[in-house]
Amino acid sequence: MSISSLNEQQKAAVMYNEGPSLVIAGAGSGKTRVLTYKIAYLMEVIGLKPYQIMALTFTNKAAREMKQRIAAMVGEEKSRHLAMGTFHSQFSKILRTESEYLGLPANFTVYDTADSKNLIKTIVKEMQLDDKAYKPSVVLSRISAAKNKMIMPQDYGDANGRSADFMRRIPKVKEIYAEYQQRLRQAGAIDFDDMLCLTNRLFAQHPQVLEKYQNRFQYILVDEYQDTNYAQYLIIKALAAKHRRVCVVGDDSQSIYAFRGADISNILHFQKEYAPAKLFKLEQNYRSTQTLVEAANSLIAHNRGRIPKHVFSENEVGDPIQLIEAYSDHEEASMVAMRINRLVRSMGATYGDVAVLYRVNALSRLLEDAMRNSAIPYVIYGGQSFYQRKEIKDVLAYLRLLVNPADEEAFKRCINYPARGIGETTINKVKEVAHTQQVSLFEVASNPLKYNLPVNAPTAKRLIAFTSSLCEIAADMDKQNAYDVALRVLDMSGIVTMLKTSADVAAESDLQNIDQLLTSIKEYVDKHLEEEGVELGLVSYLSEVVLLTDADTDNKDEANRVTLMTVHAAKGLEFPHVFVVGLEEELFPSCKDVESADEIEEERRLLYVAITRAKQKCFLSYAKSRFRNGKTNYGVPSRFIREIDARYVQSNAKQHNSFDFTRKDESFFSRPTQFSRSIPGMMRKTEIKPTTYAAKTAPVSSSSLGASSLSSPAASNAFMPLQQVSVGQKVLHEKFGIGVVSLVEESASGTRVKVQFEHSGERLLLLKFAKLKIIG
DNA sequence: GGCTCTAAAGTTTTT
DNA sequence: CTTTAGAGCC
Repeated sequence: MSISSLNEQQKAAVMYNEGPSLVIAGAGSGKTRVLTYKIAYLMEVIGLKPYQIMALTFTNKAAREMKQRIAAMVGEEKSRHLAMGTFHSQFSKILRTESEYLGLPANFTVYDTADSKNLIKTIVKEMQLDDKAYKPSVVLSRISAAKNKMIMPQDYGDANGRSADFMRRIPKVKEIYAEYQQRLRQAGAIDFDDMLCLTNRLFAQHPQVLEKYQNRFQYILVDEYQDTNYAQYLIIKALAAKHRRVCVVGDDSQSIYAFRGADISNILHFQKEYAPAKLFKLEQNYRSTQTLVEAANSLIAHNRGRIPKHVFSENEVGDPIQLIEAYSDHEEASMVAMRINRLVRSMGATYGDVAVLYRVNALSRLLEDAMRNSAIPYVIYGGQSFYQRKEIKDVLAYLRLLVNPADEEAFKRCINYPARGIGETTINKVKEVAHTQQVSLFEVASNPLKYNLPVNAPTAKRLIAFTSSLCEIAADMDKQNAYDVALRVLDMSGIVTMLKTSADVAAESDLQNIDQLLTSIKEYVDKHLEEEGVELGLVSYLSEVVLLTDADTDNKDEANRVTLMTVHAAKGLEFPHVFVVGLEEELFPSCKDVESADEIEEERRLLYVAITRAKQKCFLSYAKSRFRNGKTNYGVPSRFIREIDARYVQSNAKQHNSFDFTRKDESFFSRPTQFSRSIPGMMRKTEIKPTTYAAKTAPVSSSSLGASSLSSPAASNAFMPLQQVSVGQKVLHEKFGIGVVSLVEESASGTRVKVQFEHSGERLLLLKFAKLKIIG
């Protein structure tokens, strides 16, 4: 490692190891460089072993990248043993090791947000509360907020948030919270927030365990410290209490996660908490042009209570921020597409150099359409994670149930799907018996007679059939790796058989996604076999998979595509050219409570983050009208636009009307608003909507959504819904190929046809969905 | 018990 | 507009 490539402040931050230190790192100031060099320095110069260093990040991606960079400096072998990862991944490992201290089973399940919401929904129903008022998402966020502040159900009182519940007319949150914890425990499960809460409880109640980890982790580094919540703050405090070798890195100006409990005062008060802590400020921005840095500074200057610093750049002066004003959201999207093409065609940029950032995922659709219309390759990050898709969760539920039969949410999901003649009535009976007898649903379902379950013989038989075949697989799953078990249980579940015979058009993509899941399990097993020579079982796999998000799915071919993502997702990344769209009041800033200075400040930081992603050019755009929630809204430009020093902004408003008509890099239809501009009232009618039905059913491979939509033949005219068919006709299906119609029948949902395909077997299809073409 | 249709509601942001 | 949740029907 060549420490000489660092600047003075960076070097000082790397080499200071006398005690606690705080590194305030402005945007683009080489924060990750300092962290990676510091970790390498601790190993190479100070002589710490890799496993003695704990380095915590917020995303798996950040951890992985940092690990790679360290590996490049000190070698793969050393970097592998670092305790590096997200808070959640690191502490869930510790919880698994120490589960007995907390009365948790070692194979505990982790409920994801959807499971938590389902459980809350069940509880609300059982308590006979108004489910209109007690919305699962609202209740969960209240509970989550409490947990982030380490408030247990019994402490959940007026002083810490309960009065807000009364105000919102949901006074029973405390009771729901208590029951929720109870039920998690019964199911042998914990939720995301528990990973941090329980770690704290573990350390607080078992000093000898805490001491073990204090001794193990001789140095603790925390990235993005401005985004830590109280629970995380406490964990660090406990672990570092003994040796106080702790280094936190962050930027108060980039704190954008207050909504999920991040407490900016953690970083603001660090020096006081860990006095005497050494402060390092990284103020030189190596990423962006001077103009962009100054523009961002002028914006963030409107926030109060910041840690004083002056971020500067010695890069070229660069171009001003370009402000793009659009008449409508459609026009905004096509203008962005046009600008991207201009950058690529005449400014020497590549598509991969460009990112389009937005405040909410909902804005991605129009942009996606615009990219497609202009033949711009793109990748979308975010939205629904692969692991949250229904078909994936269904399969994972079977795996979870194998590992932990007490898992109630998994049980309910599995027994319901695929349909096996066990419905709500039966499940309710099972539930009731299980709760009065204090045993798991699975236990009751496996022994309906023993528990006097009031069901008829066929139902009891079905219950036993289901549970016993799972038990069979469970019996020897310890001898098998995760992939082999997954194959067996998938076969047993009947999911694949069901999907293969399904008439639903979505079935095909479900199958492909399940296939992709299996591949990823196999890759996971193989990777560990290669690195550690161990065959990994289901327990390890499941404990990691809950923590994965879309951003963690490897992108093999991110080659030269425009990136579309939310500003939040863009944190930590950089691009030569950045577009930020939708800069309108109520969208960006988007807070419901525009009076709240704190919320506005967070939004302002968010835009600060967005602008500082750009290295060379930054574009801000807004639309005067936007179609949202089924109707057109007329918005006002974001206040943030005015807050940026006008010296650094250039507006397009003038050139807009005068020329641009002759531009050749644009098709007629991709800028319909050019016409509506002169006839505003006609706008909606003159718009030509692109055909978009291909994207919906395409299998999700997060890396190639755009490509699969592009290459799909669905958009061509070859497969239009047929009006009528008759038995014996030869037809062509876009996916299944050639086949012969063997049956035509009318059903409630339309005409249904059975087709014997040459290669895909017999299929039942709905005429209005299957894009069949008669060929003989 | 399972499927289909109709009605209402929804948009921050993520581990 | 889109998606999801509940109610009725088979």
